[in-house]
Amino acid sequence: MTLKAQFDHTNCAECPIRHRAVCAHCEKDELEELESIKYYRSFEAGQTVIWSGDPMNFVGSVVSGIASLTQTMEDGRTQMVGLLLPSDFVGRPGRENAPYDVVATTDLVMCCFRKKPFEELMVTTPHIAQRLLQMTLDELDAAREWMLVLGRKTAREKIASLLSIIARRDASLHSSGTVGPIVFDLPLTREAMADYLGLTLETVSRQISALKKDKVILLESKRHVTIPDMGRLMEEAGDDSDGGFLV
Amino acid sequence: MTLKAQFDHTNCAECPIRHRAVCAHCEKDELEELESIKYYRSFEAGQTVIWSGDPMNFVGSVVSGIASLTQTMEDGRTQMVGLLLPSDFVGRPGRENAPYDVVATTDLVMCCFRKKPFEELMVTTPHIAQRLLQMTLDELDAAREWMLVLGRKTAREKIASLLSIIARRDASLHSSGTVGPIVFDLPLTREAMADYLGLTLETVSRQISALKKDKVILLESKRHVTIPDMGRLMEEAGDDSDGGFLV
DNA sequence: AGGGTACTTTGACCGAAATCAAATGGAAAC
DNA sequence: GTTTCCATTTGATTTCGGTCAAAGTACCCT
Repeated sequence: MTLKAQFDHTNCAECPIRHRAVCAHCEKDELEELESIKYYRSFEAGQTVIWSGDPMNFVGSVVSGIASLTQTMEDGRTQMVGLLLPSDFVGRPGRENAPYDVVATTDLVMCCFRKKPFEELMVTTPHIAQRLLQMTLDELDAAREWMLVLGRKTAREKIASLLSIIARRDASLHSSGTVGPIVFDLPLTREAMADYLGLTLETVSRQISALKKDKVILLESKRHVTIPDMGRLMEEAGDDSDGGFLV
Repeated sequence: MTLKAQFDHTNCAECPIRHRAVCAHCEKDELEELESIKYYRSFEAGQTVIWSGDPMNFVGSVVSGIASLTQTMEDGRTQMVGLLLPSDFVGRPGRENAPYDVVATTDLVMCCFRKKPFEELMVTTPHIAQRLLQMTLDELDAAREWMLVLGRKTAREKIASLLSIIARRDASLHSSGTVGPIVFDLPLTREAMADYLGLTLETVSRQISALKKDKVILLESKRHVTIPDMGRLMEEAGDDSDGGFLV
């Protein structure tokens, strides 16, 4: 696939940052500059992409798989603070060190750019910073939405919230309509869900069982979820029905 | 005070955005453009600056006082998702509507810029976007640090975390050294602290009493706090002693 | 000084989620 | 087939923080 072929506004799965952060307005030579500092990295499920505090010499985005941002306390308590799905951006232009662990939750492929030249490109190509600002504001909104979940929702509402987020992301990825039942595979273990929700894995399991008993969700297997009525799930999540979630 | 007089790298309390987002690199005519779209707004404690979902036709920053960003569920549960202290930025260039309530926690003065022209200025003045990106990344880090507090810390640790944040912000504002006891007035009611921490006001009160009994903090009055040993407080907060908190 | 109001503290009790513990299920390895 | 390993479920019990209720305190306003 040539550069030119990718340079349109259709979804560019191979290298989302080019599409999302650059394509919309950029010129060909910028694309080539990006191309020259780009490389791919693959990780197996469970591998750590980078440890909190370590120097981080790249920025990039998720091509396939799921990565999580995790904070850990000395005594081992952990809180997931971000869930990175395909096309999500990772990295802090202008920062030396990673502020939290980045862990591959599933097998993972990332598209990376060396940080120094990327930062230089940001200076000469203003709309990259503008696009990154928009993406960061989206992440900030998602983080703050999550603060409400963590601080004020019950265990049942937390589970419903997480399921509705994953369902919505999944549905938008497959560009299926918003009507009818939604079916997807949970990409997270019960423990990972607990880490995201500030719960224990036992509580996660219990609440999933409860939602299943109440027919809010259907489980073919432990990971395969069907949501017969998205509105019902969002009621359970305590969201108003329009729901502006982003992750 | 003339424009020129403000155009240096000393702290510019009157209009922090100019200093923080623009001053470092900008040219005089940009300052004048900013000046022409700038206005001030004052609020009394308790007033709402803007409601979630309402169109927001300005961006700006806090000049004096404290504002809070608050999410509310239909049944009245509320979670504070951000605490805006002097020099903090408010607003989302490129967004139409406010994503959450902004409330004046104390009497508040804001320095605002009309959004449309500010956005236009962002296009012609690239370093504004770059500076805003840095500020937004800081906010994102703070939000994620807060997610750990909300999700995994005990009530006592939550209180200690909040006190250490406020203490640190206060100390840096007064540019006092990092040694010796820290003294400050709590700018928040017990209820506001509870909203920030995902607790009830009774629990906040109890934990403050407990920290006082254990001599982690001293209270001259209900709002006047002395922290004899910052390291001790941060231990109570469950942070490692170096502590990279930002709010 | 008195009285009102808003903020804060304290107490008694309860319940949701954590903890501790054991059993079940399912897939890969032998 | 069966053994092993891991993820998950389920059960029993404990505990932390919430809820409900009542005082206590400080400040403002005539």
